[in-house]
Amino acid sequence: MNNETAKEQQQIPTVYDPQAAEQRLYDWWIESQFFKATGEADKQPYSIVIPPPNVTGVLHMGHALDFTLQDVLVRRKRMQGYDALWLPGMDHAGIATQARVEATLRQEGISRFDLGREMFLEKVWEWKEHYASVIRAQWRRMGFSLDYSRERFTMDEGLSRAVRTVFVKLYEKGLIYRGNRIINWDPAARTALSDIEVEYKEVKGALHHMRYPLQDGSGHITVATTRPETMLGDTGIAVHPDDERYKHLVGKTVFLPIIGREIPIFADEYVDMDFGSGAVKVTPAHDPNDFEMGLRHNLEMISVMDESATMNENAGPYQGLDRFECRKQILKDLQEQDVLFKIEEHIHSVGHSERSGAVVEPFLSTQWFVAMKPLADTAIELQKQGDGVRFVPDRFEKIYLHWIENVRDWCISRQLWWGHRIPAWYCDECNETIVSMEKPASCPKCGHAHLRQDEDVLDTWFSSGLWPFSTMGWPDETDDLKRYYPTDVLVTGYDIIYFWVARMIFTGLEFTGEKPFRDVLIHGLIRDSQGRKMSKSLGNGVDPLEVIEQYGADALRFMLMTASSPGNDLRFYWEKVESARNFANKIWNASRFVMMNLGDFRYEDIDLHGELGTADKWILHRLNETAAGVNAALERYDFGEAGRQLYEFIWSEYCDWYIELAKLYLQGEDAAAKRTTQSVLVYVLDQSLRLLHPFMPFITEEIWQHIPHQGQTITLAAYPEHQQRFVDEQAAREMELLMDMIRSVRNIRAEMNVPQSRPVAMIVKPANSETEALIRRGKAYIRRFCNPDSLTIDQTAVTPEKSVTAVVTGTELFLPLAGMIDVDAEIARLEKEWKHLDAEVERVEKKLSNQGFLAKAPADVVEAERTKGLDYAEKREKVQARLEELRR
RNA sequence: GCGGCUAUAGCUCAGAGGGAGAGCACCACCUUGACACGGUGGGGGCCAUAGGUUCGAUUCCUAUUAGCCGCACCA
Repeated sequence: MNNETAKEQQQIPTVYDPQAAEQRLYDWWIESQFFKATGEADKQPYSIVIPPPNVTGVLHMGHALDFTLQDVLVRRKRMQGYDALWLPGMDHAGIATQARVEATLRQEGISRFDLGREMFLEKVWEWKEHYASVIRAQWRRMGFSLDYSRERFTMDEGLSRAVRTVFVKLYEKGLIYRGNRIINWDPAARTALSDIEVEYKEVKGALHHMRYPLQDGSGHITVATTRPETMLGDTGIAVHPDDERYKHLVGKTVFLPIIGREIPIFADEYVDMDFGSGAVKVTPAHDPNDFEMGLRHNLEMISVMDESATMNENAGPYQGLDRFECRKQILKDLQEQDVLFKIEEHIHSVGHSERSGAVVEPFLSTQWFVAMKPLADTAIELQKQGDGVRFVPDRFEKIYLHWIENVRDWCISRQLWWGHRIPAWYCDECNETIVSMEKPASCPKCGHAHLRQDEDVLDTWFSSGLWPFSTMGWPDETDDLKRYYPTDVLVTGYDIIYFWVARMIFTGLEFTGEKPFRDVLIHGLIRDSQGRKMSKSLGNGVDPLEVIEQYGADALRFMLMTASSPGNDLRFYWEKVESARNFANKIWNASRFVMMNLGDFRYEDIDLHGELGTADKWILHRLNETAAGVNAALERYDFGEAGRQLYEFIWSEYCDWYIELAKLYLQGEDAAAKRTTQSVLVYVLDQSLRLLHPFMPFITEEIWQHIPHQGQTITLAAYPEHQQRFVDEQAAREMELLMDMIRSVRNIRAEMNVPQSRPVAMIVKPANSETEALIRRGKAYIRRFCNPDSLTIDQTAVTPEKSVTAVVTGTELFLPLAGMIDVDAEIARLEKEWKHLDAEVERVEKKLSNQGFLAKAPADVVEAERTKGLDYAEKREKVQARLEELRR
């Protein structure tokens, strides 16, 4: 571009077209391997592993947010010279993916059982390959700087070996066991779930009061239940040991209606005397609390349902009915038998499967569990010592701790086909259980070779929990593991702190001896414009690709980064994307301007050591402050603040002021001044693009390639930092005053209906020589913006008769607008100004007359108030004087 | 029941112990040689309520109200 003519440059369209640039640039980045972590010894490593998206389908807005945050972090670090690794990958998402594949099969009228395990898995792998490529295409469209050479999948050979290793080691340590217990059962997916895969919802139900007859015929005992169908599995009645009403009944038995089973009445502390009748029917096979009581009192455990929650042979006459059908029927029957005598409305919370939505059935079955206590204790201890993972915002640490301190054993087996098969084998001969990395040749106990592998697979989160190190090659001591583990930060939503973050921490500690990441950055969820969660069922989700097609990836990214504040949810508004797109377009046009005015100017020509004008010094000073501010904000993960500072600087300072002022010299005769201006224009643009690059990677690269620059790509250009040499408070103050004056004149012109195109005489009356000198230095700027036909700068200037006045710090301005002004309007304008100034003066005076303030406030604050007070008072006096003149 | 978050302009949201901000929307003017996806100017808020700390609170603390979220219990 350097040697293209201005004419050619002018042919750049005035509207930036993201579609054209984005795909081309991304392909080039990838081809050039800019995002491949190099392992260079002289660079400090910086690593992030992506939270692996599920291969269930396409990425949604939440992914776009999560991944963009990471890309901003990793791109900045890469520019800062780190050996940055952002490791991509995907999660097999057991239940979710299997459910999706089964649903598509069902449309063809096939079930997974028709296909058989092996063929079904082939289908799932096909599905996985398809969606993996869809997801990769989405990553590309978003512009993510991922190192694809290290992409992983949770069911890769390597990661599967990590899973088996962890399982075997925990088993050998006694931290994985198999047991027959009450678990959460999803009757739709027909699998066990962990505690956190159950969502509790308030549901309007009913409390059914029933009378069970005493075996000795001496009456009956009343119990209440919300789930009458479970009474078929009742094996006891519990009362509180201190309950006077029932003390005499403890030890007696009752006949269970319908079934006729004789069941004992016993005492247990668990019972709440104040709830219901104070007597509880106990169904150990269908309620976790009842199960515990069952263990304590040696009760029989009778399951009355099968795996699809259909009543089984233990349900007597109800066998074959669905559990809810059975409820209806049994209520009718119990009512007829006068067992059921009262139904009360009752609101209670009912567990639903997070995946299928089915009402979860507490179900007695044999499953594999992780004993959590020892693992949790290590993690808790570390966190409490202050050596734990740093949560950002820190309030999420409490949430994490609360969960892990109360965690129960983790049910890890799933009755699915898609997932890591449990590495346990059972001997057909002696029933021995063998847990090992590979299938054993024979039973170590009896020597027989008839071994069956456990049919079940592991909870998806079991493998996800190993992600930060399994992706690096663990259990092998690979170079990557040594160099990039532990990772620097994990970025994820608050909705999976328990599912994932906590599990990575304790498995990381257990197996690598280190916390898997230094920081955890927690962000909120994306909602629609009405604040509702985006969901498929509501149909209110917005597809990131749709946004990209309309506004470009940069606009979407910038919107996501600036519309959020740490840890809080954010609402999606098209208007916000549009505003970000407009920002991109603004930069595009500013860059067009710069390019059109460069002529043969080259990067080597940048010279910031020549004679700089006030505006030059000011914009460099402000750029410098912006670089410092952006870096500081990003260091504390405050993306919104960083983005806002860039927006403000680029638009309101560089474009609105500096470019306008630059025109003065670009179009002027002074060749040296022109060179300086070109230097500053290019330098500030270059630096601004670099600062913005992590947020808007495409447009910044596209422009950067077209302006004079050094280096191959902006993705590897040094990230700007604060430089002492650009600090210039004096220039900043001067520029502020000049801008103030210019704004005042604009204000007057607008209020007096004097268009900018109409030249007016201008008299400036500085209060002292210092201000006069300053204004004289800025004379050209005033001419540029105020369009005066004459400009008088004079400390002794006399106020012209018919004129409009503005008062800024240290200076008065008069515009003699004879014949154009309405005196009454001017009086009204000044009165308003006076009122405002007077209020300020009063506020400051009140403060300064407060002895407490003078005595206790810091000296610089008092001094600042004094200065302000004097300034306001001076302005007020001048406005006052002017008003008196006008009123005469 | 326990814990957390939120309450600032019409809307969505920043903000900071000492002069209330942005984007969008609104009003007026401007087709000025980068940009109408633009420019200039403007209107609009007792910063939820009541206390407290402080010389000073919209900002910190407590309570209240409203909304949201998590956890536990729910026979």
